[in-house]
Amino acid sequence: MTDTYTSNALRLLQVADDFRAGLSGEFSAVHGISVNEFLMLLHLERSASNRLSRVELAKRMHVSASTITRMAAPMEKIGLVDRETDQRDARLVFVVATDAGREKLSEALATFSKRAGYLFEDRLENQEVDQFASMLRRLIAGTGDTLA
Amino acid sequence: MTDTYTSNALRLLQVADDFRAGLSGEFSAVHGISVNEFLMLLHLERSASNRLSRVELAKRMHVSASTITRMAAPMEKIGLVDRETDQRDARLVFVVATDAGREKLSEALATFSKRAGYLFEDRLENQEVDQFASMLRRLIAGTGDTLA
DNA sequence: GCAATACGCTTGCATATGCAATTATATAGC
DNA sequence: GCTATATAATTGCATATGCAAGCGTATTGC
Repeated sequence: MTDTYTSNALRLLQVADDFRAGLSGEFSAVHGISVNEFLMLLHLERSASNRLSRVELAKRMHVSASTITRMAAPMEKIGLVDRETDQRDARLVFVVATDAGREKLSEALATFSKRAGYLFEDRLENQEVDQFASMLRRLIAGTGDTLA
Repeated sequence: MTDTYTSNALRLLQVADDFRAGLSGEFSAVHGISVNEFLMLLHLERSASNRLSRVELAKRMHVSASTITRMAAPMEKIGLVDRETDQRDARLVFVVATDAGREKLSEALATFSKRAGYLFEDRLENQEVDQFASMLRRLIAGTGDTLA
């Protein structure tokens, strides 16, 4: 009934949901941002020119463009991101992280790494951690994402 | 800056988000249910007595109890689940899958498995699939979940 | 037994998000 | 150059979800 592929996909969702749920609580309490706001800042930092258009962010984050518009508004208000326009294409409105945004990302990333440690250490051998990384890279390949 | 634990956690979230996003579209279009409704039906089927209280479902699905109450209402209306009360504890309201609910789960599970195949085949060697399963099992251990 | 506390569920309110329509701008075909 | 089409962003509306309060039921301490 449930082959290994299916079991793996179910477990993948479970592990990810569990990790995200724990992260969500600590992010909200300690850093005052949501997991998605953290991921937006991370996508910005990992992008070539430190800025991304709304549709590009939407694609990378698996959310709609309207969600990006609505996420960016309060983040602009508290100074985590700013908006820039394109010289050539007046339709584009880039989201760009401010210094405060990068600082916030840095703090949140420390929390993220701490929890990543809780997740993996004592559960996987050192060698397995690298194998796991190799496999995840291949599972991501082709989706266009390049966060990690 | 980003150690292997951190990279792995980021990739884990990305792969899971990507898989869930694709699944969401096909579930909605083909089966008329959401991924969370699918997972609720799956939790029910995998439970010992084919039924679970709202708080127990909430814990296993990483959502609030109120979400379970609000998810169950329309599912009762379309006949996928039913409600049962406990003889000893009048506070408990169990969610139990109907025949139609189990049938819907079976159909959706076929779609899920198909997509799980797309995700893993041609990306991992057969031996790696089993290693991946072993590692995911250990990452889940302790969270109380037992879906896969 | 009774009062205090804990637990399960539901509901009001606030927030988050997707889809479709709208507007503004670019690009393609001619 | 002009028109038709495509793309980016925003906004209205509907749905989904969490938190805290409220209500009913169990359990605990005495």
